[in-house]
Amino acid sequence: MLDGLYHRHMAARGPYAKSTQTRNQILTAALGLISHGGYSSASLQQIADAVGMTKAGLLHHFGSREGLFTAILERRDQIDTEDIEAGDQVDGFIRLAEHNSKVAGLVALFSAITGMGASEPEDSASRIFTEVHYARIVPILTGAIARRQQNGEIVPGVDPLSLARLLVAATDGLQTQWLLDPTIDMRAELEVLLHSFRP
Amino acid sequence: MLDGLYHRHMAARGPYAKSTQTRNQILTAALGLISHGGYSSASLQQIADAVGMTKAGLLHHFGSREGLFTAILERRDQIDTEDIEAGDQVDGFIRLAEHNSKVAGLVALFSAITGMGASEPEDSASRIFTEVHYARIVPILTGAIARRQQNGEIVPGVDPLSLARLLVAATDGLQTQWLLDPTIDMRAELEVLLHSFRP
Amino acid sequence: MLDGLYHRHMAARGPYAKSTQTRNQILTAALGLISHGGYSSASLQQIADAVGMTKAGLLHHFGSREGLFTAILERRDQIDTEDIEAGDQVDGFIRLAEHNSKVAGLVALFSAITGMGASEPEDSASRIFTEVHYARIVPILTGAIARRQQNGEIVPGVDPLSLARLLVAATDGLQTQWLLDPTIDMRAELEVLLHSFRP
Amino acid sequence: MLDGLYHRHMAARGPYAKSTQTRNQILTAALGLISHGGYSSASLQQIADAVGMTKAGLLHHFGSREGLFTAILERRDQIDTEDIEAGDQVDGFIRLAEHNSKVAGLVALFSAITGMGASEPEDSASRIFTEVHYARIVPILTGAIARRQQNGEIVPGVDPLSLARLLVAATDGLQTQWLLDPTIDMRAELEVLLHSFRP
DNA sequence: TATGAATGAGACTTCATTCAT
DNA sequence: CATGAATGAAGTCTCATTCAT
Repeated sequence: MLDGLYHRHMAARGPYAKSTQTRNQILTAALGLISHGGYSSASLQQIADAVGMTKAGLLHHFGSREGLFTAILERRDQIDTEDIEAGDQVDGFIRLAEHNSKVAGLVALFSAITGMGASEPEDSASRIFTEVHYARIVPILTGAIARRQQNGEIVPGVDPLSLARLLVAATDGLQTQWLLDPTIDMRAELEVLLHSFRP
Repeated sequence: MLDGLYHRHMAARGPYAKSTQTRNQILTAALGLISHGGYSSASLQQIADAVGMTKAGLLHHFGSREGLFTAILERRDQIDTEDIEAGDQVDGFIRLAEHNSKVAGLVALFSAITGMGASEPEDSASRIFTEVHYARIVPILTGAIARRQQNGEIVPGVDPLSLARLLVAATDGLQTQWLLDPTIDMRAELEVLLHSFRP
Repeated sequence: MLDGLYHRHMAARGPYAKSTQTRNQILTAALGLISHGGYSSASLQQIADAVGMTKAGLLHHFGSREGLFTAILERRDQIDTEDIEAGDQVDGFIRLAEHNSKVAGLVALFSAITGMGASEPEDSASRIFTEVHYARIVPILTGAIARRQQNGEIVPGVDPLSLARLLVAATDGLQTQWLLDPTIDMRAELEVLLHSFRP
Repeated sequence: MLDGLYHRHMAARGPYAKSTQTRNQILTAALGLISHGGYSSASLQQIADAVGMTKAGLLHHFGSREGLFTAILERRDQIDTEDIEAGDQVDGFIRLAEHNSKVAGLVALFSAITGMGASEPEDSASRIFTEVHYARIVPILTGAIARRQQNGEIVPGVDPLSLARLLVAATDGLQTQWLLDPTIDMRAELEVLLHSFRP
C-alpha cells in the first residue's frame, strides 16, 4: 500500500518525528504522575493535562490506558534485555534492577502492572505484558546460571531454572519493599542471595 | 480454634450477629469474583449482585472498595500471623504461603493490592495494608532466622534482617509467577533458597 | 375527639410533657434550617444534629421526614384557622399571611411542600397536607366573601368561590415572589386585589 | 416558524445533531414521568430507563437532575415569552397559562421547581430558574398593563407593577389548585381578576 | 423514648472508551 | 494527527427508612 511507503518515507524527517516525540512526552509525563500519586491516580485525564492534549489524543497513540502503561514497560524491557544480553547476564540483571529503581515511577508501574496483570484475563494488556516479561527474562537468566554453574561459580546441585525464578522473584519482591522503604539496598540484598549459591 | 468459638459466640446474641455473617458473605463472594475475573473485574456492583445487596450496603460495612479488599487480606493476615507465631516460624511462613495459594483469589488479591498499594499515597487503604503487612511479617521472620542462626541451622555470616526480606520478597515474587504458571512449586523453590543458607 | 382532649391533658403534667417539648424543639430547629439553606438542605441528619438527637429519634416522633415538615405546617394551619374564624375572616386571612411571613422558614416550607405536594401521589404526606389545607381555607373564605357581598362590601356579580380561590392563589403566589424579593409588600398587594372588588 | 426551520437545519448536519435529538427525548421522557408520579418520583434512573440510557448519560447533557428539570422549564419559558411578546401580552399570558396546563407534567414541574427553588441557595439551579422566570415575565406584563391603562382598558389608579405581580401570583397559585382539582377553570378565574380592574 | 446498625435509593464525579469530524 | 461529543461503568457520598434493642 502506498500508505505504508508514504509513512515510512515521512518517518525519516516528516510527521513521524513529531509523533515519536509526542509519544515520548506522553510516556514521560505518565511516569512522572505515577511516581507522584501512584498507579491509580495517573488517569488519562491527568496525563492528557500534563502534556496538553486530550484523552482522545492519548488513545490515538496507545489505544488504551493499559496500552500506554505497558508501552512504557515494554520499551524499557527491550532496552534492558539488550543490555543484559550484551554482557554478563546475571550481573547485568542485578545492575539493571538497581539502575531502574532510580527512574521515578518505573518500579511503581512495574509493580502495579505485574501485581494486577497476573490475575487478569488472558487478553488483558497488563496480563500479556506480564507473561511476555517473564517468558523473556527467565530463560535468559536460566541460561546464564547454567553457564556459571559449568564455570564453577555456582554450586552444581541447584536447578538453573529454579534459581532463575528465585532471582527474578526476589528482585520483584524487593522492588515492592523498596517502594515502601527506599533505604533498602536492593543490590546488596541480591548479592546476599547470589553469594549463598557460590560453592 | 478459640477464635472461632469466640466469634461464633458473639454471633449468636450480639447486635453484630447479622453483621458478622453478612461481612463474611461479602468477603467470600469478593474472593470468588477475583479468582474468576481478576482484581479489576471484581466491581462493587458485581460483588453486591453476588450477595444480593446494593453497593451502598457493601460500603456501609467496608467504607470503600479498597477497604473491602484489604479487609479480606487483613483477616487472613491475622490468622496467618497467629499460626506462624505458634510453631516454627520460618517453616510456618513457607507452609502458609503454600497453603494460601490454594484459596482461589487470595494470591491474586494479595498480588494486586501490594503491587498497587506500594506506590499509592500514604493514606490509601491498599498502601496502609501493604505497610502493615511487611511491618508485621519481616520482624517475625528476622527473629526466627536469628534464632536458627544461634542453633547453627543457618550460616552465621548473613544478616537476619536481609534474609528475612529476601525470603518475603521471594515468596511474593513467586506468587506472581505462580499465578501465571500454577505448575510452579512454590514450596520447593523456597526450600532451595533456604537450603542455600544452611551451613 | 377524645384524643385531642387526652393529649392536651397529658401534656400538662405527664410523661408526654417532655415529648411535647422535644417535638417543639425539633420543629423549631427544622424551620431554622429551612430558612437558612432551603427545603432540600434540611435533611434529617442536619435537624438531628441541631437538636442533639439521632435521625431515628426524629422518626420516632414524626414517622418520616415529610411527616415532620407537614407537622409544622399542620400545627400552624390549625392555629391560623382558629384565629381567622375568630374575627373578620378576610382581613384575618390577609393579616396572617403577612404575619407568618415574618417567621423565617415557614413561608419557604409552605411554598416547597405545596409546590411539590400538588403533583405527588395521593398517599403522600405533602399531597395530603396540601389538599387538606385548601379544603380548609377555601370554604372559610368563600363564606366570608359571601357575607361581605350581602353587606355590600363586595361587588355582587362575582362568584364567592371564585374570589376565594383567587385570593388564596394570589397569596400563595405572592409568597413565592416574596421569598425571592422580601421588599414586596404582600399586604399592600392583597389590598389592591380586594379593593378592586369593592363596589 | 423560522425557529423550527433553523433548528431542523442544524440537526441535519451539525455535530450536535444527535445531541439535540437525544436531549429532546430525555426532556420529553422526564415530563412524562413527572405527570405520572410527581416531581420527586422522576429519578434519574427512571428517566434513564425511559430513554434507554444510563444516569451518567443524562448527566453528560444536563449536569444535574435539577439542571435537567430547569432545562425543560427554560425551553418552555423561552417559547412562551416569544409567543407572549408577539401579540397582546396580557391576553397572551393568560392564554399560555391555560395552554400549558394541557401539557401533562409541565404545571407540576413548574409548581415544584418554583416552590422549592424560591428557598434554595442562590447558586441552585432551581433558584436561578425561578429568579430568571420572574425577572422575565413581570416586566413584560408591567409594560403591557401600563399600555392598557393608557388605552383606558384598566383603571388608572393601580400600579402596573403591582397588578403584574398579582396577575403572575394568581396564575401560579391557581396552577397549584388546578393540580389538585383539574375542574378549576384557570382562564375564567383570571378573567374575573382582570375584569375587576376594568374601568 | 431513643438509639445504632443495616440497607436501599438516589445523585453525582471520575474514568475509559468509541466515534464522527 | 488530534479533537469534542457521547456514553457506559464504577465508586462514593448523602439520604431516608426499618428494625432490634
